[in-house]
Amino acid sequence: MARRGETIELAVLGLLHEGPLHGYELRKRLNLILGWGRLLSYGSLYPTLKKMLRERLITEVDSVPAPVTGRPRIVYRVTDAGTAEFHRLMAEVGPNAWEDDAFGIRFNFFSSTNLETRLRVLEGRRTRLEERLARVRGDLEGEQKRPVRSDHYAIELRRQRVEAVEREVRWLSDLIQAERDRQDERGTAPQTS
Amino acid sequence: MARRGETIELAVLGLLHEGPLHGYELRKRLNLILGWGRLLSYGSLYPTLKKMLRERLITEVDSVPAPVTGRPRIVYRVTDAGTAEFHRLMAEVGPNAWEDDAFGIRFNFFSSTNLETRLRVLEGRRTRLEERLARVRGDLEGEQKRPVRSDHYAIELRRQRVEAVEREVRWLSDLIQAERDRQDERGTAPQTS
DNA sequence: GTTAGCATGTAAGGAGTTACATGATTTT
DNA sequence: AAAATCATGTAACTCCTTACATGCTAAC
Repeated sequence: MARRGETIELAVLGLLHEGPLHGYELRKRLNLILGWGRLLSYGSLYPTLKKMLRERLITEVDSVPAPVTGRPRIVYRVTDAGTAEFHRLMAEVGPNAWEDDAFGIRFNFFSSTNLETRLRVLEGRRTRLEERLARVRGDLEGEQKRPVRSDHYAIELRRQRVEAVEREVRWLSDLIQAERDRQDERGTAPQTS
Repeated sequence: MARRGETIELAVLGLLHEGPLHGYELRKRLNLILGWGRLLSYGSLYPTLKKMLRERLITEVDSVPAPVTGRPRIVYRVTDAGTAEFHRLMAEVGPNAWEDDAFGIRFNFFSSTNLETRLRVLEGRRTRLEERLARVRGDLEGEQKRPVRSDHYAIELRRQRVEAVEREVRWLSDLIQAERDRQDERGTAPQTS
């Protein structure tokens, strides 16, 4: 369950959920969401689209002839099966769902989900980050016993990283609180975009 | 030039540069440096060590029999060729050297480098991050022209990420300033660990 | 007595990149 | 006249993970 390749598939489904797009444009938007370092290549995107076509998650829209280049651009839209898969993946709680990319993609499409799912994703991410912090702090204690060689730069690197994670935890806590406030305002909300 | 697998090789060389270690212990230290999400598997580490052995970058130290487990642990140390390779990689300015992992590893072993190299790495990373920020800001302007659908969550995600990158840029700037101050104090410094 | 940690390794497979192939149009 | 952008696609390769195989000791 929860293959790794699902993260890109989820992003494609999410983007097409907002309207039909062709491959080239999809890649640009994808890179905006994945942002930071990762630049998805065509050699990865086009085969993924082909695969999703085969699985009937998306279909070709009656192709607009050709605007700029000689070759026609192929416009895709989600099928009903694709929409179902999108919602399934958004709500899924697999162990991969909290990694940086997977979390970022889910967060990006939060508007298309309900409050319950959002809370689950946000809290899951926070728990994951707190586990990491606990692990690092455990390591630090272990090192205090037998002084491993306290390297100035190595320590500074860890300090900066711990701070960044702590900051994200606070950010998540604020968001979780904001979602809970909404939850209180309306007992049952019509939240599905 | 600058294959991707060199990042782990560099980390191994850096750790062994501080003293001989066996595979199991190497993995633990590696995960401390790579930290955050990435957990290097044995299926990746042991073949890498074998490969580095073949390339004569490391050698087996006269194996300590066996402390806890039945099987002997194999202790490695760097060769002269390995040390040379370590310094070569640390100073290298290839396009991969500024990615998160590659930068983190180089930073972690800064104590084993000279001031010139440290400045090159820090400034390179900062330039890379500033390019990213410029790209994102360009995208934002492009979107203001034809309003793409301003999604609350998507905007919040980008805001948070931009802030994190801006924070790292400030961190880098402080470090660069600190290194420059040292540079001024001593015209020619004996900085090589 | 069962779980966690120590310790090394192999085989199969997944997810992605790089390099290649092709070619028109717009900007510099 | 060159470079960038538009637009799609394939083949080879790389790096890494997962799952498997093996077995001992310490802690709970």
